[in-house]
Amino acid sequence: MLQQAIYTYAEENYLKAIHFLAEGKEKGASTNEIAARLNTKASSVTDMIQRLSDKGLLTYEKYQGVHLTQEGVRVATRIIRKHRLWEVFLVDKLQFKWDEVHDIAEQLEHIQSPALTERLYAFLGYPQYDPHGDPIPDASGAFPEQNRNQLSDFKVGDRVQVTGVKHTSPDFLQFLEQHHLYLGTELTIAELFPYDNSMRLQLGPKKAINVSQMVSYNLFVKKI
Amino acid sequence: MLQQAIYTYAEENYLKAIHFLAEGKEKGASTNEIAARLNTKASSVTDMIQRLSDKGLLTYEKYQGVHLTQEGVRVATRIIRKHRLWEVFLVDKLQFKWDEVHDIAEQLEHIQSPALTERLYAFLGYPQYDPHGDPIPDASGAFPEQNRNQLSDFKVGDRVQVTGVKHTSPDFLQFLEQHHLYLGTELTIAELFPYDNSMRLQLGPKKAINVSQMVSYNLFVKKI
DNA sequence: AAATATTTTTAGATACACCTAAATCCATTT
DNA sequence: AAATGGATTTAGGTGTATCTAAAAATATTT
Repeated sequence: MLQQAIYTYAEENYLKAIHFLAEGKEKGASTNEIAARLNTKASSVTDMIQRLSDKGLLTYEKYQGVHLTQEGVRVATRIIRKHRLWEVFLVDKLQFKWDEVHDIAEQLEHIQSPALTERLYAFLGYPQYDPHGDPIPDASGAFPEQNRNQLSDFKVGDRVQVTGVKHTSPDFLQFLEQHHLYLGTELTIAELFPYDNSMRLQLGPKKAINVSQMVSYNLFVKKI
Repeated sequence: MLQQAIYTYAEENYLKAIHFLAEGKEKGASTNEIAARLNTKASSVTDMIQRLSDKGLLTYEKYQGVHLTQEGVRVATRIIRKHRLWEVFLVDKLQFKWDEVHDIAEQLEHIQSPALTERLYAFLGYPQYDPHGDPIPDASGAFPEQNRNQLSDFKVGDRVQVTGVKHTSPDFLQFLEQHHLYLGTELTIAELFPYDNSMRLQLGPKKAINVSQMVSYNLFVKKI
C-alpha cells in the first residue's frame, strides 16, 4: 500500500481555496480569484498551481483556470473535516464564541495524525455540523445530507429553523448573536418589504426584528 | 506595547532543543549536539544560530557554544508549556497511551493562540505535570515545585512513589506499563544487587520485580 | 476588426532552511 | 613545538514559497 503523501501547509491552503472556488463552476478557479482568497499575488499562484499540477492534485491548462483532481478533492476534504472538527472542539469544549474560532482552526487543520482526527471526532460525539452549521465530511469524505436553503428563498408565513450561515465573518456572527439568532432558533417570516427586500421575522410572541436582504441571503434555514 | 514576535517552526524547534541541551551547562550547547538532536547537519545549525543570535534569542561566540537569552528561554518555555498541555489533553481526553503522544504534541506545540493555551489549561483542570510526570510551566513561565529524584539515588528499605520518567522513549514507557509501573505507583526497594546495581522492587505483598540500573536511573520517584 | 483593458504567465530576485565539500579552528598527542 | 583528529565554520548550491516588473494572451470596448 502506498505511503500517504504529505503536503506542505501552503499546498494544503491552495487546495482548500481552489476547492471552494472551483466548486460546481464550469471554468474552474481563476488565478486572480485564488490570489485574492489567499492574499498573495497572481504570479505566486501560477507558480504553485504548476507544482500542484505536476503532483497530480489539479488539472491546469494555461489561461484556462484550474480544477482539482479526485486526489486533490480528497486532500481538500480531509482538511475541511479537520478544520470543522476543531471548530466544534473550540466552541463545545473550550467555550469559544463561534466568531472567534476560525483563525485557530486554520492552524489546527494542518495537524497530521489520522488517529488524532478520529479520536477527536469520537470525543466530540460524532458531530455532523460545525458551529456555523457547515457540514462535516466523514472519514471517507462523504458529506451529511443537507437541508439548507437561504432564508431569502422563503415566503411570508413560512416557519423555519436556523441551520447555518453562508458567510462566517465575525461581524455577521456577532450581528446574529446580538439579535438572538442562533443555530436552532425557530422563526416565522412575518412580512417581506419589496422596497429593499428586507424582512420582518417573528421570533416569539412578543419579539420581532427586521433584517436586510443581506442577512436573509446569508442565513441558512430549513422549513419546520 | 510591543507586538508579540512570531517565530517559525524551525526556530521554535531550535530554541527548544538548545534549552534542553544548554540547561545548567557552563559551556552551553555545542553545534554538533544540536545537530544530532534535530537530525540535521552541523553547518545548518551554524546558519540557524547566527540568525537566532541576530534576533536576540541566544548569545553566540564562534566555536564557543550557545546560551539562550532571557527572551530565548521565555519562548522555549512557552513551547514546552504547550507541548505538555497537549500531551495531557491527548492522554486524559482522547485516551491515547503515554507512549503515543509525543509526535502529535510536537505538532500541536506550535499552534499560536494564547487564548487557546489558557482555555485548554482550564479545560484540563490546571494540570501541573504531563503524562510522563514532567512539570508544566504556568503562563508566566514558572515551573511547579518538584520532588523528583532518580530511583537509583535511594537505598534499600525506602518506600517511594513514581512521579515521572527521565527518558520518554516509547520502549521505556511500554516496559514500565508491562511491569505495572505507572505514575503514582508506590513501591519499596527490597534489595540492591551490587554486582550490576540492579534492584528488586516490592510492588505489593506478593508482587516483586527486578529492574536494571538503567531503569532505576530513568525513573523519578519521591519518598513517601 | 482594431484598439484598449484585463488577466495571466514569464523572468529574475529574495528569504528560509536545508545540504555537501572544503577550509579553518581548537584540543590533544607525540 | 609540530602534527593529528575532531569540531566548527565558510562557501556555494538546492527546493519552497514568495515578490516585482515586464511580456504575452485573452476579453472587452469602440
